Amino acid sequence: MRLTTKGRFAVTAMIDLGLRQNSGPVTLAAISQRQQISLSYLEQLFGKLRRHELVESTRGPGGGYSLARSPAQITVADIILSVDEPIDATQCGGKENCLGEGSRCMTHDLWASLNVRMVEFLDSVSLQKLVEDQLAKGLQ
Amino acid sequence: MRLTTKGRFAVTAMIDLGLRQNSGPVTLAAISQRQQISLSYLEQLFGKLRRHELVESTRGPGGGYSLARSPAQITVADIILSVDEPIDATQCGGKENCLGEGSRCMTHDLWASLNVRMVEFLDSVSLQKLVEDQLAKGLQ
DNA sequence: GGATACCCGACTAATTCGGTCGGCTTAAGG
DNA sequence: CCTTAAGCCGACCGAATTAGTCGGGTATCC
Repeated sequence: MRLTTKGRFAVTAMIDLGLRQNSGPVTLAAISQRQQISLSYLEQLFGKLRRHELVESTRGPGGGYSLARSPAQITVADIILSVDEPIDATQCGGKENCLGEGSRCMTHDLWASLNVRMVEFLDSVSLQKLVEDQLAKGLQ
Repeated sequence: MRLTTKGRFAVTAMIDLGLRQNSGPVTLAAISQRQQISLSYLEQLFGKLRRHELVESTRGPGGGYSLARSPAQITVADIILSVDEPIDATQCGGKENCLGEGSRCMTHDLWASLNVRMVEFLDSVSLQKLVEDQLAKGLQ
């Protein structure tokens, strides 16, 4: 799992969406203005989020995006995995037996297990919690 | 905190070092061969690790690198923070009151706290543990 | 003094990031 | 039906980062 600003922009936009989901679809233009993210970049990100079924789109006037499921069931890991490219830090490109004789290279299991723990952690933070935190601070 | 292959290469190299620390300094050339990381790239990474005082160098024949302290007192967070560039995902470049009126932009506190939790997690994994895991697997 | 190994800066190709642009398709509303 | 608001899509772009190369240093051992 890679961690860059790209995933963070996506999380920021999803929080913005979560804060306004009760009042119908939210346009990317509005998110763009509030969060200072370029509209075209948002389009790219939401294309991925939609294909990963985290959001749903409504076309035409009055349209926009809404969450595809309850914010309690969307996690930071879901969002980041949707938009960030995966990385491969093994020597071998993920092939088995990359060092021959039935054993895998050192980094193989190491990164697999670190990855699991990272995802577990980011999976423990729901969009709902982030939205509630923002509401508690009075920032929108 | 950014998470890319760069940090992973550094962790891999540090494990290699940890596995061999009892038999004197380890040369980058040896790590390069075993872990399939280019020598020049390792030099860059170890330059940073040395400046962050995670490793010590011995010049001349028979020289190489050794850990600057016990592997139990070196964490994955130490290593990654040494080599990876920091990222700033706020709208404002970290300035206070970026939205005026005494309040900070939405992403400010969000990423600060997520960062803290990420670092806490990576700080809970010591080099010693990773080295022991590798020894247990019989891979070196 | 030669060999070994760290040290350092400049340079480079490939990739990703963040964004622009132009054009399209869908759908609401007059 | 036509305009307009919105999502959709692909091509393209500059900047930054990654990963690596190269060419030289400098310290130290034998």
